[in-house]
Amino acid sequence: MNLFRYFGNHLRAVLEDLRDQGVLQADADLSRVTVEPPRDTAHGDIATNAAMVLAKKAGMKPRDLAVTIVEGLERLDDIEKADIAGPGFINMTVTSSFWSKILLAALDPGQVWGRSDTGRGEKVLVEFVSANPTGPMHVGHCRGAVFGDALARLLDFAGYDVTREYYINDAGAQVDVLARSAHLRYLEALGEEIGDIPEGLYPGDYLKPVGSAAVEKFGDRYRGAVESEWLPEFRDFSISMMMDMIRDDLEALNIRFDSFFSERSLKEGKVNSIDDAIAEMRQMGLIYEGTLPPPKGKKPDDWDEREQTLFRATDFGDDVDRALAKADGSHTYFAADIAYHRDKIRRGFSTLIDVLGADHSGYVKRMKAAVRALSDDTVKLDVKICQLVHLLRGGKPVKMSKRSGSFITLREVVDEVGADVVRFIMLYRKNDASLDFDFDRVQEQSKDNPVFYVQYAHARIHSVLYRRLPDEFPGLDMGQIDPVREDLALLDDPGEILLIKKLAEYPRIVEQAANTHEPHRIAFYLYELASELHTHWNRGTEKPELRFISVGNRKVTGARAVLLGAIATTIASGLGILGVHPVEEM
RNA sequence: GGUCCCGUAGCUCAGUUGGAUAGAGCACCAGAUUCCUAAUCUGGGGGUCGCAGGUUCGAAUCCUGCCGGGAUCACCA
Repeated sequence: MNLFRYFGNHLRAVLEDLRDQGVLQADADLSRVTVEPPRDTAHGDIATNAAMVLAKKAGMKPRDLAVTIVEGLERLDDIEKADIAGPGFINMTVTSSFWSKILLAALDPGQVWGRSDTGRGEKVLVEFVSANPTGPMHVGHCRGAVFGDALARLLDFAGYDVTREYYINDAGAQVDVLARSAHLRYLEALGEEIGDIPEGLYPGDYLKPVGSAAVEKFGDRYRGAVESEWLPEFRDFSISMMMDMIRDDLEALNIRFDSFFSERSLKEGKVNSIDDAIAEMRQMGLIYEGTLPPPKGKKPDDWDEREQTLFRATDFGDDVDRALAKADGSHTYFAADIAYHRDKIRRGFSTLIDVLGADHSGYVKRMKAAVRALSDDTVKLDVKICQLVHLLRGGKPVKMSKRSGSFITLREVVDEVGADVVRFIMLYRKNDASLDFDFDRVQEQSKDNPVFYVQYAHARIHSVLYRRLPDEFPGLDMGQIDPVREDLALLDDPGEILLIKKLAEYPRIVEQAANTHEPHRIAFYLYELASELHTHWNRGTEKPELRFISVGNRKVTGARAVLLGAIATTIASGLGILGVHPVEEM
């Protein structure tokens, strides 16, 4: 149950009544009316701006209109009172009995708490990671991987039909380099002395197993053979091994894909989809032959002005038109990506999400332009750029040099701190802000560390719910309490009410996070919820009567167990969206 | 030089798609443990929301122009 939607519907009914009575204009715009928690909880439980938004058109002062709306609202059973404040806000206070409904909803076995149908089954494709299949995942891929996966989980939870896809860049020159590097390792595995890895090939040791595997597969058939004979075989073979390795790395982070889409498949089908896409766009008048101006202010030394095949990206919001063919006539990466996105559109997705690294920020406009052009603006493309992660150890930057091959792999990070920590920290920040990841800090067991803090709240609840008290309450299993049989009206302490109110926000947070494609909102909410729990927990230090286990009072203890159960359910649910495991013991 | 992102407390960051007196954590200061986990909690000080205009009942939030930081800039992927 979404509290704000619930009362939003109430409010809407009241406003429609007023419209029928002629108080509001027949065409009054109700879409700007919001129903949300007031900033200051002292104002009440729910606030609406309805009177302020609608007053002008109704020819009334906001406060006068508010009086009329309040009359309607106060007729509702769940509303204790409605006040008018400031320029015309209406603050509603919910009856205390209403809060019990929240707890019952949270623990209702017939529905999933927090799940939303806001997505209405709409098909969404989340493309993320898409790292080149030329080596293991390194730490730079980590954030996008976690972000994309959490976003997919979030959208799924919010009622979208989500597909997670990995685009394999297996068609460019880099996979030929991979094949040559693997071939060299193959010769090495055959016992040849290969010396230093030549400039331009991948030096990493991770290719040694590929070399050995190639010996098993091919024998010495390709020793001394000309490159044109072995290159295609070695390319396919090593890409496949690299993808296996990448899948393993992702698995370690608790990430799985629904689909892997090969760039090469665009060219190798019955029809070449890249040519086909270009032909289609040409027919639509989206393509011309022309020359581009050099970049303003910074003319590259080797600027070669020539005629190119160009997409009219500027007609769709881009800054310049974009080249589809290289000097040698082959397709640009962008051309392939256009064909790929056309394929996504044709598969019937109504929303596309691309999760990219910061180095692709310059790519956003052209891709949006392409999707607009190809879908006649019917398909939305949202590009989420994940900014850089700065690795630190004890506050000092961790040095990395990709050139020497000594970069830090994703697997090393996961092995050191654990997938749950990596995931939570990466999600405890907006995707478009850069992030510091300090190996020491993220493993601290203190409130300094948000992962720990939230996990600890869950473990604390677990310690109560699974406590056996044979002397106090023989036969009572707090983890098995049936909420509908408890007297929830006993939860009347202000601290308890605050906790329930915090719980009540959860469904709304889920919807907001899903609508904005911002999973970090879930992480921050969980931190706040954990904080409220710890606060209330410690009230029991000075006031023993507030402890969750109320000695000698089975009814109060039962009601509080329901509250704890609802909080634990919410924490576990939110962590589930983030792909983090709730722990029961620390 | 163009484009995109960022700029909020000493530091790291939230900020409910335009709402009321702008919030957390860290750090600093002062406190709480016969008690369900003190791995926690309570209180305190700390702000020109980068700057200047504009839009309106109302702006940290939207628009324009500046300033500062980062990423990126035909033909690589």
